[in-house]
Amino acid sequence: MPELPEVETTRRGIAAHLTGERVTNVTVREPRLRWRVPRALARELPDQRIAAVRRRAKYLLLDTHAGSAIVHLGMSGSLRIVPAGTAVRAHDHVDIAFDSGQVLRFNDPRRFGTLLWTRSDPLRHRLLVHLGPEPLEFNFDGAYLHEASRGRRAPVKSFLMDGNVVVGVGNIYANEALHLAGIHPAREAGRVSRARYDVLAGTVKQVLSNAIERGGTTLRDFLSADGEPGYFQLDLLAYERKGEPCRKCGTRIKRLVIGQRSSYYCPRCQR
DNA sequence: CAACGGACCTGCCTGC
DNA sequence: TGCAGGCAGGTCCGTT
Repeated sequence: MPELPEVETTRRGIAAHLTGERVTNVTVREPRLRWRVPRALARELPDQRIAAVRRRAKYLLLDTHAGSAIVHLGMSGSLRIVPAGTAVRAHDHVDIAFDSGQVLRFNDPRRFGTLLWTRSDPLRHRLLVHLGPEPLEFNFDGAYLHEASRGRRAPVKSFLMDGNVVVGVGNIYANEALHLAGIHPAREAGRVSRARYDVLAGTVKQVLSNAIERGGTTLRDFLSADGEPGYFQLDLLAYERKGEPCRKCGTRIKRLVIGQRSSYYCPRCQR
């Protein structure tokens, strides 16, 4: 469910409530997430203060003096800030309570999400250490994409969604960025020119920045930590628009499966 | 190495 | 109404 803009929206929402607050209690109702929630989390997080809430790729990092909680929302996860005593609903797997009287509540119907605890630098954790650059940082550009794609025969859309190449670009925003760049999603990554990668790097930044500004994309169920929906779905040009007219040329948007993921594109604008 | 398919889960929607 | 099948915003892992 959440891609970079939804995770960043969540980060901003929880950081405002949690930074500097002290954890009083951790309740794990269902530890069976993507990986089992370690017992050390409930043992070592209480009494710690949240020094910072960071994001790396689609991971959220809750830093304390003793260690960091590593959170990933998977396909269906969400974090909400609720007052202590708020009724527990289905799939409310973990609560982290604070002395402010607020609770950070992790809900995840599909349980593809992650909640881990590390005493050392979370950026060196095995799940994070191999990640590619952040798409909104200056070191992500057309030159980088062009260089990284040489010899790659996979579709450019799969290449763009590969977290070792660049992080945070999921299915919605890969479709949107390729549409804006006029690149066919099935084109071989190694056969896209430097000039077109310059354009693509720009459209990736553009689409992610705009989506963050709009508070993310709410298609089915995404809500921010404060319970607000996003609005970027109003700006979608390709994603889930099969059969609808391209907003630029009027040609019907097509759907194609690439790497087991739905891909939407305009057969006229994208080559 | 790069590429691919399967795996992990629940919920919602469509069509018979 | 029930049930099967397909689909969903992610990504790791084992096999080619």
